[in-house]
Amino acid sequence: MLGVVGYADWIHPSQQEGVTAMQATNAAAPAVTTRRVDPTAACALCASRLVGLCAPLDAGLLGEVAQETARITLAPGTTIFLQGDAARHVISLVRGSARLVRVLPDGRRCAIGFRFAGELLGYTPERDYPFSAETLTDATICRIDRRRLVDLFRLHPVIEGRMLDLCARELSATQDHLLVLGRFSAEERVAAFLFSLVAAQQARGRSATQLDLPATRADLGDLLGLTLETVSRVLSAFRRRGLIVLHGATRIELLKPQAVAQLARGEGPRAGN
Amino acid sequence: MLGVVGYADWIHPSQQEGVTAMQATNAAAPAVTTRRVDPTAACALCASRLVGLCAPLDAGLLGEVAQETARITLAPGTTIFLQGDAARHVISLVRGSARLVRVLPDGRRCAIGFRFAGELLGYTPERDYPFSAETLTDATICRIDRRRLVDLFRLHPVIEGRMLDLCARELSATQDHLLVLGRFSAEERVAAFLFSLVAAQQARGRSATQLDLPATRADLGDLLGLTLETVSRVLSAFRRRGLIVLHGATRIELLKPQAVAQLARGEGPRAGN
DNA sequence: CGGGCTTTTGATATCCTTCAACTGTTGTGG
DNA sequence: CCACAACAGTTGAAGGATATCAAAAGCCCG
Repeated sequence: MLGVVGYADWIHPSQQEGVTAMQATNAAAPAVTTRRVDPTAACALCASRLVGLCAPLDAGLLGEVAQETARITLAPGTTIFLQGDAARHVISLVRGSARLVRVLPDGRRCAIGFRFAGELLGYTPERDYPFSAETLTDATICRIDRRRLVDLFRLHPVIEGRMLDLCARELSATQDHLLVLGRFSAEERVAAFLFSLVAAQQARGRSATQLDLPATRADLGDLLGLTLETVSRVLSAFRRRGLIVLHGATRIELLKPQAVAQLARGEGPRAGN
Repeated sequence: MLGVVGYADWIHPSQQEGVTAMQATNAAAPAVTTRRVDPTAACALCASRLVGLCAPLDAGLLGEVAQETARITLAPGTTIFLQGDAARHVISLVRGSARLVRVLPDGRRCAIGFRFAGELLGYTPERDYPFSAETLTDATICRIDRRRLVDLFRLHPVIEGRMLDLCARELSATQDHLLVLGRFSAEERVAAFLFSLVAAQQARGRSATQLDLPATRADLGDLLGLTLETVSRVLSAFRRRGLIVLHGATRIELLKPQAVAQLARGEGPRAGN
């Protein structure tokens, strides 16, 4: 009954062009979308050595890892993998953005988080993926067979150490999100999201006041535990208060980033009580 | 302004007997509460080899790890470490239960989660602990210096692999909690908590219908993003509907565990819409 | 037995959701 | 090039779920 309308493009990947390649077995991967990466190129698992899995690797190891990977380009709104599917691959988002979503039996959706260029998705010790991953924009992903990655862990513990590091950081970010969903008001939640976008931009050396929302109001609602109407109302309120300017629906300019940051940290006016 | 009354016993550890030992440097740990563990004993980092860090270790490694650890007994309501403290130790909960809490500047509290015997807390790649940890019951913890643990990782990659496994599972559990806070009604949240207690009990081979709440209504509220009054009201409603029986305030008997489980999975009556 | 907590329950307030209508945008085909 | 359809966003009104405030009852421990 809830927000499922309009998501017809998020149906199972087997019905979508381009993703069928992903679901194919490793052995028979079609040449169209999947190809071996040139080992002399930069690590295919990483868009940026800063945030990726292979930051601590030297050139030799990079080449070795690159040989194990396959690069795939995906259209916006494509399912990368589906909640409940066998977790055969670990994916690195080389370009573009994606989101991780859990769906309840009655259609309620909850976005675990958004992922941006350079980040990793789909690593799990369980048999199946515990959530679905969908591209938000045009995206290039790089995938490696999970068993091969585990083999690499044995050969090069430094990669496993790096994975532990990424996992622990993601855990910390998820705990932050827990606080947002557990104790923040609608305004604080939206501010926290905008603030996290700023942080993601800054980590990639891009503008921190011009934000391109990667998602619809409904997507933001799923991420923040709100309805799309509430997200819209909050953004309007921010605009009226002069905190932001909306250029179209997706481009947001922060006029008072500090005020937003303050709200995002839960230090808003209500703290003055 | 919110729920800080009554938590006077959770002040900074430097003022508390027994915890001062924890905060002392490794070199000068007092003999009273801290002692070297007999290397021939079972791994001190683990209460149960099933859930602990050392499950994959053979006897020789176990002894080696045990030499690096110190065991400490704590009273209920003791701060194990404080949000913002330097993350010097990784802690294994050998006996008892604890909770992890984040506090906002204005006093709002959010519990990240509860931890039970055999679970690990305080591992972070950051410099400081991102949350506080407090014992809920009488507890025995086992701690290891973080740098020594990292050294152990180098020597025995299998331990690092185990840590990655634990971290990934905790991440998954935290994502589950995200769904609870983002999209569950008050009744579903309480049911989800009861259900998680059942799971924790079963994992330790104990009764799955007699639950001992490890916390006050306020604590549960912090964990579930509710107020203590709402928690109380929901439990009363469950009692009136015959789902549970309350023996005193902390002992709960599940009369219809399946109904609770159904609510906890978000498959409650509301799904029938 | 008394004091301090915790819990329960009630009344009221508030924030957010729900439902609904309307507007704006984008892409497509005539 | 425009009309139209489909979808995203905005805004309003009403309702509901949970918070807040308040008071009483239960429980533990000295």
